[in-house]
Amino acid sequence: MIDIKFLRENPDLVRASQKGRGESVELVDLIIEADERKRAALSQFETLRQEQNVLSKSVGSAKGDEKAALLANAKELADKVKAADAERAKVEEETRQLLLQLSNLLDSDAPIGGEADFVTLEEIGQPRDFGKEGFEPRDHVEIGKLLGAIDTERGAKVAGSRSYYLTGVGALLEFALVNYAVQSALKNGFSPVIPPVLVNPAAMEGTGFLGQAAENVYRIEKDDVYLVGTSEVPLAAMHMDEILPVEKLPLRYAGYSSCFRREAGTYGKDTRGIIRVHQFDKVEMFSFCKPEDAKAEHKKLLQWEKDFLTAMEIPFRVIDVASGDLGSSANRKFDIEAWIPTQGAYREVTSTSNCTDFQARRLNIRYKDADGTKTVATLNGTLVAIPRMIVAIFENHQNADGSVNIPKALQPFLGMQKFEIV
RNA sequence: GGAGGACUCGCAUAGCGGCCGAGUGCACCGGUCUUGAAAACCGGCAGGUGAAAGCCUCGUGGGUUCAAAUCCCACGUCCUCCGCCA
Repeated sequence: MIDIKFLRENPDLVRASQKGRGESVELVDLIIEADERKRAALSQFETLRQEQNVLSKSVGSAKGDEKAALLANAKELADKVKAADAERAKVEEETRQLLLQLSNLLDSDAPIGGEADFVTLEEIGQPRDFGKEGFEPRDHVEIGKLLGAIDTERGAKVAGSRSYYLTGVGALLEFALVNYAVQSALKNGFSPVIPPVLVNPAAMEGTGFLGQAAENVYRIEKDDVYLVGTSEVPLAAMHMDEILPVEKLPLRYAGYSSCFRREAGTYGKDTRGIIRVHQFDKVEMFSFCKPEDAKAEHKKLLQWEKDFLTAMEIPFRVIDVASGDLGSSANRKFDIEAWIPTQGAYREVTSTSNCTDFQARRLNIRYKDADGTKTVATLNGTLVAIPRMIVAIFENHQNADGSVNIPKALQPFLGMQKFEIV
């Protein structure tokens, strides 16, 4: 949620941001107009309420005829107050609903444009030349089968499309990735968290996932709860309605959880293998910090993501995601895309977003320092999303016979150097 | 799933329908005293909004009333007991 005061004072900045995202510019004017009505209704109500409070107090001490007269008066006033209050509530809700539709203000450095207009910030590592090595690389589905690591057929049989089993070394690899990720997160000042994945509507709405992203969220209607698509949701909502002590900032959590995504509207996209699935596990970094530190924190999250990819010995590039492709809470987003040999392309494996104070304002998370109480900034970043990392490791580290070399960083967690064919 | 009980300013508690946005203790912050600390004493101490007056918030939402922390209803959360179960 954008600060309404900021919007009142800088409507042009907000309009420009909406335009950059390809979202409604006139929403800004609707909000300004609603806000004016809201303030008028509020002041009307407050004036009447004050009158009523004064009158009510005088009733208590009055006697006899005088009291009867006051009561008659007060009764009439009470009706007016009730009407004014109803009007206030109505207009306030209208304003809030409009304000919730508004996306976060873009970072002025974010590239403007659609999905294709990203800017590549850097490319790290050299993709292997399989032609020179004299063999055709297998894709992760084939390798997964050879190693007994991934079973998509039985996944489909039991749970439908975009489902899979991780078996044998596939399951072991998940544990190794998680352990390595958590170990590095601890080094970087994160405290480990296993959050709930079933959350209430307030948590979902507060983190901004009930807006345009709603169609990708699983909802359990009977109990009015949602399955989270990322542990960003429970991690952000963890401190909902709290005031954090300034000396605790930055507050960093590394959440490990399953993530659930409906993948609505992606029919035919990445249907093979485990690149796009309904359920996967992920270690997510989440930071609460002072707004003035958010940009620097964002860089740190990105660095830790890069460190992870480097440790996995996988070639990757970093892109600065364009305005039209940002989530509504993000003011800037960097994606890391790993090289996938069989696709001859870089594919997203991690992503980090700076949500500034947008998400925290919805969730009412503040901090207190010497000059008062202010809204914190929140940031999130993927440390490792298991299936996509498995894809990248299998495809990039495969040998001609279908076996896969294990990156050095993971070897201590697996007790082997190589995944062999079964 | 069934039966009871509770929810007040960080914690613990007080609170008669108007004198309660709310007392007390502990914790915390500032000060006096002290070589320093403790103790003692003095002062401060929920949040939001507003330029201010004020307005709003006693789990949440509704209702009764001129007036609700206080009465009524619904929901939520927690606790105890019974049943079921990892």
